Amino acid sequence: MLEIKFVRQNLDTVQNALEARGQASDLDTFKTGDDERRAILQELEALRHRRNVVSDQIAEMKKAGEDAEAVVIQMRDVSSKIKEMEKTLGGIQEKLDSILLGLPNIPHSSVPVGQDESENPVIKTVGEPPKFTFDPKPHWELGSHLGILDFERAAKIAGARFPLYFGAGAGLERALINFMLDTHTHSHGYTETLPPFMVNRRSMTHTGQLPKFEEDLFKLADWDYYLIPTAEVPVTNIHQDEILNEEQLPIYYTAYTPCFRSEAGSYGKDTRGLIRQHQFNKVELVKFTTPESSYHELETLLQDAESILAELKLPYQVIELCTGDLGFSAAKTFDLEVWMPAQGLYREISSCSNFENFQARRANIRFKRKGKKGTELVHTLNGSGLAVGRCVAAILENLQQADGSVRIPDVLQSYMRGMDIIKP
RNA sequence: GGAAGGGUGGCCGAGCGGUUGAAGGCGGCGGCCUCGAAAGCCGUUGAGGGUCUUUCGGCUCUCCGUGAGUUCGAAUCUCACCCCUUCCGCCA
Repeated sequence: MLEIKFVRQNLDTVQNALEARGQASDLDTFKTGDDERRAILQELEALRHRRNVVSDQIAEMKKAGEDAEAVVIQMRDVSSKIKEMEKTLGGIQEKLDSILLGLPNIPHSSVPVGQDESENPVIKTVGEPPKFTFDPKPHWELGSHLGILDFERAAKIAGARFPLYFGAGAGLERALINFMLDTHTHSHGYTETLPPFMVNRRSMTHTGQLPKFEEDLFKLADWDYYLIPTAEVPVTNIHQDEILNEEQLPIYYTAYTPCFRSEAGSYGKDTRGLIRQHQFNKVELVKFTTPESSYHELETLLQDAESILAELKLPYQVIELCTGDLGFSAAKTFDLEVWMPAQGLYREISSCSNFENFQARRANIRFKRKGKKGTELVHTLNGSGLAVGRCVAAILENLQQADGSVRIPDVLQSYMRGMDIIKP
């Protein structure tokens, strides 16, 4: 959420940001509502002040044994007037809140302006796409040939867009999760967490999934619980409503969780394979930092995510999201894209963002500087480190052999009891 | 699911319907003491909003789990909900 004061004082900036994101906006409604709110608030506060003063007088009079009846009767009117105005104010406040909750973050000034993903600049490319002496197969063909992936049976159990792994496939998924968690905790200084996989509406609102993107989520019937679409949600909310000490920052958390996404509006897209599923595994990285260090922390977060691909020796590229492709809550985002030989293109496997104080304001996560009065909002960041299912897909496709077998990356072999190749 | 108890400031913990934004303690900060530190002593120390001011800051409103209600006045009374603890039941 943007600060109401900031929006009031920077209507043009907000307007421009919305346009850069390709979003329609109605800031006039905000402006009139905001003016109205403050006018009513001032009047209301004057009345409340009067009530406070007179109530004290009544107490004095009663203590002195005087008759306060006349004043009490007078205050009855004031009180009902206050109640009335509070109701009006509540209505306006609600309207303003819903406008503010619907405004996306302001892109950082360094973010390239662009319409959509076609204008995302490539920052760098790492590794060489493998050369094959045969036609590389897509991972779903390899997976079913090897007997480690079975989408047909998954569909019987649940439906379309669910995975079912067997044997070395399940083992590979688990090996990746452990490898990622070990790397981030031992080499990059993250604390491992294992959070709830369902969260309440408040937490979803804090990180920006709600109220605008409800249709992307799975909600439990008759419960105020949503399945998490990413560990970002529960992990960022660990510190909601807390005031941290400056010395505690930065805080680094990593978490393995399954992720659940409705994928509404993606009918017909990536219908085959592990790329777009209702349920997938992910190891997430989350940081809480001071405002002055958050962009440096974004760089190192990106490196931490990259290191996984580098160690797996998978070819990838780093792109930066342009204004038109930037997520709702993010101020700046880098994506990692891994090479997928069968499709001949790079696919997103990680997204690393700085949310600045956008989520912190919603979640009320603040910190106190030593020797300074007052509090400030922290900056939150997160990134995939990495999406596990897509990683399996990339390994299958990049390390496939002519006979349909798949080599296991060196760093994963110890996680798979020395297995170095998956054969049918 | 049944029964009981409880949710108060960074933390612990008092709190009669009317100078209680909240005693006391811990912690933090400043000072005295000391060569320095510890101990001890003294002082200070919540958050958010509105408004005024060039700054320091002033004035004011709100906040004692959440939301309604009673009242001139609510941390204190009523109701609903949420959460926590303990016991019983059920269960991985």
